[in-house]
Amino acid sequence: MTSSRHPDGVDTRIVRRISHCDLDTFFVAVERLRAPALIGQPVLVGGTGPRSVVATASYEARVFGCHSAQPMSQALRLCPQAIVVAPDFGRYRAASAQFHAVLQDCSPLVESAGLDEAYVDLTGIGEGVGAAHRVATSIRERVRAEVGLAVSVGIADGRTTAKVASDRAKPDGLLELPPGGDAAFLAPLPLRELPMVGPRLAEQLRAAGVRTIGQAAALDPAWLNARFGSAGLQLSERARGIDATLVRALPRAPVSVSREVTFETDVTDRDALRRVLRSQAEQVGADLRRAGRRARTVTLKLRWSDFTTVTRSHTLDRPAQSNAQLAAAGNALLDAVLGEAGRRPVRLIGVGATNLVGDEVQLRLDDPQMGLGEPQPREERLDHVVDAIRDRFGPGAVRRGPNSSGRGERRPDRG
DNA sequence: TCTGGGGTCCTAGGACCC
DNA sequence: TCTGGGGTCCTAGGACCC
Repeated sequence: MTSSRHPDGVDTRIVRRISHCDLDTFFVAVERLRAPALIGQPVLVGGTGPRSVVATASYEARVFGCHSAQPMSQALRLCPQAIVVAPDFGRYRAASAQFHAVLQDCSPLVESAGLDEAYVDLTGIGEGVGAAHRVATSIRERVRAEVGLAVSVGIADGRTTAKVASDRAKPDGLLELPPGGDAAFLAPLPLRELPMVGPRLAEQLRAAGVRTIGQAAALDPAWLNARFGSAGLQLSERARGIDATLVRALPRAPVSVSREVTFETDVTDRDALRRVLRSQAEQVGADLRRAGRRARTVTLKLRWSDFTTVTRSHTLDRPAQSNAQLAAAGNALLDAVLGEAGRRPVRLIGVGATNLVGDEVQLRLDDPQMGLGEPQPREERLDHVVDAIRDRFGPGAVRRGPNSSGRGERRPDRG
């Protein structure tokens, strides 16, 4: 152990024990709680439409080559006897909340990394050697008993290695590396197992003869930097088991909010695209208002039938939050793109809000909508009223009237 | 029956300002 | 008149993750 001080004030003489807790085949496991007949069967959770993909494949299905992000059609060719289950995100969110509650009961330093995984800093927890291992075992037992799910846990000096270790511990396992043992553990593993090494980076490094994490660790950091920029430097450190990233318990404000949909068949009708975009803008707006954020930039995303994707963004004079402003910005971008592209078939349309800022009221004396005694423009107050009604009575409780630009359509993107 | 949806982060070029 | 930095903002695209 060195005795240096971390820039954030962490005393590195203390042995860091970072755990990564990862629920096994999460969506499938939740479906099996609902329907025990699925236990032992090849199960594919995912959509059933012609363009849907596999969200989670059970181990029984993985034997046949099925995996996440695979087109469902392909998965079913590989494993025709698989049982396909449509995802139920309400159920997954509920199970995820229970899972996170158990973790938070075991340690104050929990950082969620998605519905089904989290980092828990076990540094200094309990007394003596083996304390981290005991807490992790307790987490696994409690998640099993109270949520009914198997969670695999990796424990290491740093987050990256802990995550690789939890992967290696699957299914339903616990793997703790010895302090100082991260680099030696990683060295023989395929490069692709290191988080941050995706298909592109793996291919480029493979072309340079690099196949294992250890081989990447042996490369000259200056060469990696010259070749891949900051990603190269980060790769160099992580491959050598160096990762001082802290586990942060406080959730961060969202950086962006978006909605997108892939059509079952490509769409050329401009009005149909507008209606979908309007609905998406309303959902993005509702998310922003719920999060107390405003968007400075609105982005339109289109994917053509040949799968090429374009984005167009516009930064507003003032941060926006209302359905009407978001939809207007999105529509203007759509008109501009379709003006160039004509009737090119559209496979996907989406709208995003980025460049988010807090939604504290910004007084502008030259704003005609911002008179005294009316801190919010009328359209924004209406949005909030509709949000509140939908929160209480469900998304179908309010429909846009015939005078609004929504023209009475409700959820037109659901097909 | 090719290729989902929601994110984060990074890069690179051009505009614009000093 | 020509030449040349740096810094920031905006935009478009892409890699990667769950």
